[in-house]
Amino acid sequence: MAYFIDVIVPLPLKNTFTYALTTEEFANIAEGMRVAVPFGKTKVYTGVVLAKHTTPPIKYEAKPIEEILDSNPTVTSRQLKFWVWMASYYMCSLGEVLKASLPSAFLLESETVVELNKAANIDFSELDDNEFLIVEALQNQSLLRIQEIMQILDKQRVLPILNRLVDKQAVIINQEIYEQYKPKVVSYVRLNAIYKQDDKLHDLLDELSRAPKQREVIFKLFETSASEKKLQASDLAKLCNTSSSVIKSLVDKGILESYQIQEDRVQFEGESTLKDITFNAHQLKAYNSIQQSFETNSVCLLHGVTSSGKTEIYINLIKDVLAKGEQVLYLVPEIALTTQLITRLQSYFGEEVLIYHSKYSVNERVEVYNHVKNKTKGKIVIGARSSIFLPFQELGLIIVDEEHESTFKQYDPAPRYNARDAAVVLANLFKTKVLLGSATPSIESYYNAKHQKYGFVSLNKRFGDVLPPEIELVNIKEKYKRKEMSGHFSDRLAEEILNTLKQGEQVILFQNRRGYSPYLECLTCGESPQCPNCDVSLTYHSYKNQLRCHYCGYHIAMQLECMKCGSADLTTKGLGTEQVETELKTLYPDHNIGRMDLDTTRGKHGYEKIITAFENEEIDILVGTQMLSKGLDFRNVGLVGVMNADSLLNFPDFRAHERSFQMLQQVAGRAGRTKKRGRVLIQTYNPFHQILQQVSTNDYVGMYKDQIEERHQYKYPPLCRLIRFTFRNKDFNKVNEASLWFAKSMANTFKEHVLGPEFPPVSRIRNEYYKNVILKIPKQQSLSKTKEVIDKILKSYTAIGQYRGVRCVINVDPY
DNA sequence: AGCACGCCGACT
DNA sequence: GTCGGCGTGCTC
Repeated sequence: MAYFIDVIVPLPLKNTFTYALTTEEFANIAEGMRVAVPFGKTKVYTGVVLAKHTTPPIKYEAKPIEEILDSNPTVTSRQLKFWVWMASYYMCSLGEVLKASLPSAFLLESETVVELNKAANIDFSELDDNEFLIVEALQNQSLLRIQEIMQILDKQRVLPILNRLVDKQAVIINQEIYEQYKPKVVSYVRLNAIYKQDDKLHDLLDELSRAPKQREVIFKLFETSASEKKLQASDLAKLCNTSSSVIKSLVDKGILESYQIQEDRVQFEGESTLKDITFNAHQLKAYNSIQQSFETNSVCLLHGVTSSGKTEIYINLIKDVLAKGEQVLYLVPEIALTTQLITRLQSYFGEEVLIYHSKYSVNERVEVYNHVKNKTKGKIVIGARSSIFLPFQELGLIIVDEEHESTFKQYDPAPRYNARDAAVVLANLFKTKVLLGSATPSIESYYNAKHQKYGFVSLNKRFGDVLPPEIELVNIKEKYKRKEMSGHFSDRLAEEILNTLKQGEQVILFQNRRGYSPYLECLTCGESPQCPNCDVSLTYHSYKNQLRCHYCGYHIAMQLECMKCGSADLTTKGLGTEQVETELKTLYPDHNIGRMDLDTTRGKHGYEKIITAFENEEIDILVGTQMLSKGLDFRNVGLVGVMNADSLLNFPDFRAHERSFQMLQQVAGRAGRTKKRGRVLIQTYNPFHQILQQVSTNDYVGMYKDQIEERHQYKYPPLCRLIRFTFRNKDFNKVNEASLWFAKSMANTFKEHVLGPEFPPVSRIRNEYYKNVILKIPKQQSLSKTKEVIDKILKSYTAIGQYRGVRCVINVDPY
């Protein structure tokens, strides 16, 4: 009998690959284990076993595997099922899902290393310059990696040269595979156990009478060891006010012994205070309704206005799940903005809280992954979208907080999944429940709730019965006409800011654009500087006096003359956060002004610094982009100002209105979160815009009704599904032809449900042209059959020689 | 994706 | 004549 396994390799390839196993290997292998497999002529990859069987492949002979890397599966069978679903639904390869799912430390790859062939005598006269350089380098350094050789030779193609050296028997090439995860081991010191007896200790102290420093250390240590604390050598030195050399000599004498402990890289140091939560009547009602809804629906949407106390409800639901010994997944849109939430959950659950996101180091991620798989520590995982890939054993609840956020959708690379939707599928695999929470639910989720697909619970009273903020629209068209603007501030806004500051409260100002001003314009010829690589205007950044492209990072010094006509009559147009900040400084010179956008939060703790400064009221007025709208809880904000609401509304996207509503409501929610009613001022050229009216009257339902009607009429989600195909190439004509061919082939089957090809709003990025084709799939149309047709068309597409090189990116449910 | 193989221009 | 450029096709 011959034995085989089907292996998922971490590459964007549709198929799995079949490898041969020995009888012994077959006995030891299981689905979900990692294997090292040879792939192609040189490479070794880490793959994951999808299936084991005894059916030999027909068209080729299976290669044997290199090695089994696990003694028990890294990937659970539920995860494998989940992967298969994801690859098929989002039309990507299993390899791409694999790569997104496992911490990269699990995916060791082979690396080619070059060594000198010690057995052979090298005839230097037979070597050319490049070959000589390599041999010379190897005499100083026994191992060279391909990367290093590329640097030494300053060349991209080094493999042919190496192959010649191998032929000449001068060097040997090996494939080195190495484990990337290294457990963190910490060294501690303690008193050698023999001195635990009193008489021995006395002897020791006598012995040390001529070494007072060392004696002191032993005294100190005795004091602290009573409390059973772990002490590192350096801590002990600090504790005794002495140098580490004193400690070292004690260790050398064997009086102290050092011992090692393997530790987690991320540890919670505080203590859980585990207070009981007291609900108000509304919260209690909502909590009960959620549980009731879970009896009939697997998903429940909680529509709770800002500061209505959703978190308390979550905490109690989590408690219930923990009591059953099950795990909880708490998904948040962006972990960096969630420090407040994490602190809060930790104060209830302490060590039970694990955190997982892509900014964790590979080692940190492996530790969380293993804890979740083995249930060794922490039953609650708070994480960004990638935490849906963790190896849960018994999942009791998934919470998706701020469910409407677009960051749950992965944009690039594949798999382009929406974590909120994937969470629903994941929950079904576990036969468990999902709670979606938001103050401004997505139209999709609200629709699902209205049509009884999801349960629905609403919580529309703010905690402590604080009234929702009072929202005022300021018509800046009028204000400009009447000369009641100073800079970009209307007299109303300026006045309210002053009032708020006088009362010792803080102000948040929202402008959804970073930089100083979006573009520069020549008053003589109307020209504005464009990015040479992308189809966008350059944005002026005053702090570096530069013009920058927000797509490719291209930047030039600020121009004093028009690049086209040479005129010095240049003006800046549009408004960015930087300029708001500058204007504020002149308007309110006695107050501290802070700015929060991509530029000021770049550093590792950028967010935290600004947030803490604002919390501690070191900043009076905070200017920022949409970052400000995300779940931050500031107690003392009396006023929120929106500098200009129009730029949001005018986005060319069917979701623009929904998004504007959500964003404005979320920003407004930052005002008056505790006792007093907050104020919100929205400046706009168009105060009669339906969406702004709905924002100002808190009319979510009205907004929903309008939007659903629009989407009915123009056939957009949630009334159908969308798949977007993006074609991309450096050659403008090729992109046009390829996308047109594709759209026509699609239209043969799908008729008027195919849109495009069309240029996206930014049609060229980094010198590549983009064009989109969109397919609308009506609800009643079979998804699997649709995808079959698409697959077929894509297959013939790739077979056309002239379109080769035009990449096609598939995005299911684009956002 | 990553790498080998294969076919053409610019150099010793 | 060769070296090295990129286009093409395959990977169990």
